[in-house]
Amino acid sequence: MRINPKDPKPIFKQISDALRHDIGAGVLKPDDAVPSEREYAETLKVSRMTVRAAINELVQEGLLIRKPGRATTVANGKINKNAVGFMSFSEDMKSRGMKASSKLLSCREEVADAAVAAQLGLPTGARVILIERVRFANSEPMAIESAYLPHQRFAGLTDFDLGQHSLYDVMEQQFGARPKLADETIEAVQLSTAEARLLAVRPASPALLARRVTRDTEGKVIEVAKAIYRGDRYRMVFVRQR
Amino acid sequence: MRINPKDPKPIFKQISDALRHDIGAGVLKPDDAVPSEREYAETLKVSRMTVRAAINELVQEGLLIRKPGRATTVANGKINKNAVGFMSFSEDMKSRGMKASSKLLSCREEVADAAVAAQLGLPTGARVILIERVRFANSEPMAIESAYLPHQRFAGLTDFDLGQHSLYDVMEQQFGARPKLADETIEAVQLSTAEARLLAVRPASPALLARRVTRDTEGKVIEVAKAIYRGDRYRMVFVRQR
DNA sequence: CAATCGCTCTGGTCTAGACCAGTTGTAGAC
DNA sequence: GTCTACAACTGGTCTAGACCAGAGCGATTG
Repeated sequence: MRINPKDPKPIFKQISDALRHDIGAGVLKPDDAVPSEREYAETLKVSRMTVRAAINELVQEGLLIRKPGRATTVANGKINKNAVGFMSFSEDMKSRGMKASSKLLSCREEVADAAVAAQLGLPTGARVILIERVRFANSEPMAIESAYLPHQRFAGLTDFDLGQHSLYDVMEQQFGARPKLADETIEAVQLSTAEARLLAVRPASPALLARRVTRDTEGKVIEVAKAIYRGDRYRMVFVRQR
Repeated sequence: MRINPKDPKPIFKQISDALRHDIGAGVLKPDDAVPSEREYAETLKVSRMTVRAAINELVQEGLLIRKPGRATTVANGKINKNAVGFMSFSEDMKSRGMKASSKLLSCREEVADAAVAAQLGLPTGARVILIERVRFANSEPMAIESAYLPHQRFAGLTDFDLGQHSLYDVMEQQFGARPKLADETIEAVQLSTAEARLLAVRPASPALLARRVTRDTEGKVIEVAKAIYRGDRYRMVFVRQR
C-alpha cells in the first residue's frame, strides 16, 4: 500500500479503501491481525491519527474489531456490508445477485393528504409526486412500492423512465438529493386480493410491510415510501450494532 | 457545560454526554446550530480534536448534522435513539413504555444440531443451552423466543430466573458477555396452530419471524435466536444510515 | 516448579498547532 | 442600487508528538 499525494481523496480515505479492498479480496482473512496503527503510520509516513481515522471507518462498518492491549483484527463472519445501511430495491437485489426491474403502475402529481404531508414536513395540501411500482427480481414479482416525493424539490422527475432507472439514482444524479438516513418500520400483514394478484401469490398470504421516511444529508425528508414484500420469497437482512 | 478532570470518563465522552442530554432535554432544538468546534475548544479549554471526537459520536448516532462551511445543527425529526441499535425484548418494550415479562417454556441443555452449531461456531455435537420463552408486553402475549447459547461459555446460566431477569442482563453481568453486533433476518410467516395458541391469536395469522446471530465485543458468537412476533400488535422500528 | 516483576507491545485519549475548501456577510467599486 | 472582492467564519484533514491502561511474555525470584 502506498499513499498517492496527487489523489484528491483524503489520505485516511485512501488507507481505508485499500484496507477494505484487502479484506474483501481475502488478502486479510477473518481473525487476522492487521498491522498496528504505529506500524502503518511509520511505513506510510503519515501521522498515527490519520491511520486511526481510516481504521475507525472500518470498525464502524463492522469489518474490523479493535482489541485494546492486543491488536485490531478482521471481523469473522461474512458481514454483508450492504446490509448495514439501507438501499433502494435495485441495490438490494443487486447485492443479492439478482436483477431488478419494475412495472410502473402510476407516476403522477397529486395533493398530499394530511398524513403524508406531515411526514414530508410540508403544509397540508402541498403537491407531491406519487410513484407506484411492482418490483421484480429476475422477472419474478417481489414487492409493491409506493413512494411520495415533495413536488417542489423533484419537479420534472416524472419525465424519467423509472421502469429502467433506479429512483435513488435519479434523485441523486438529477436532483442532488443524496439519501442518508431512513426511519423504517416493519410489520407482518396479510395481502389483499388485489395485492396478491400483483405479486402472483394466493390471497391472504403473509407479507412484510415496510414504511420508510428517507432523509438527505441535511436531514430534510425527501421520500415517504411504503413497500409490500411477498413473505415467501423475500427476507430482510441487516446488521445491528449497540 | 464544564469538564470534570476527576471524572474517569474520557473528556470527549463527557462532552458528548452533555450534548446528548441537552438535545434530549430540548435545550438544543432541531435545526439549532450548536456552537462551533473552535468555540467549544476555547470555552472548555480542550483541544479542538477532542471536541470533534465528541461531536463525531452524535453525528454517527444521527443526532447532529455537519454542514461544512456553515455549522453543525441538531437533526430534525425525533429520532428514537433506541431504535438505532438492537435490543433485548425487555429493553425494546421498555423503550416503548411497556412492561415486559416472560413465561419460561423450557430452559435446558442439549446437543446442538448441525445448523445451530455452525452458527455458534462450535463443533457439531457441542452442548448448548436452549431457552424458550413466551414474551409479554403489559401482560399481553407478544412473541415466542428461542435462544441457543454456547454451554461452554454460559455454564450455570440455567440457574437464573429468566422469567424475571433480562437474558442480556444475566449474560452481561454474570458472564461478562456484552452483546455488540447482531446479524438479523426478518421474514413474514403464518403462525402454526401451536404458535397461535401461545400468542392468543387466530391460527394462520401473519407474524414476523426474526432470526438473530449475536456477537460480543470481540466478534464471538454468543447467541443464536429466533423470535416470532404477532403481526397485529408488533412493529419493528429502526433507523438506517448510508 | 510457580509466582511475580517489569519490559514492550497494543489501542485509547489528548494536545496545540497547521492548512484547505466552502459559505456568508459586508464594505467598497461601479 | 448592484455587483464584486475580501475577510471572517465554518467544518475537513493532517501532523508530531504525549501519556495512559491493559495484554503478553520472558526473566528473575522464591
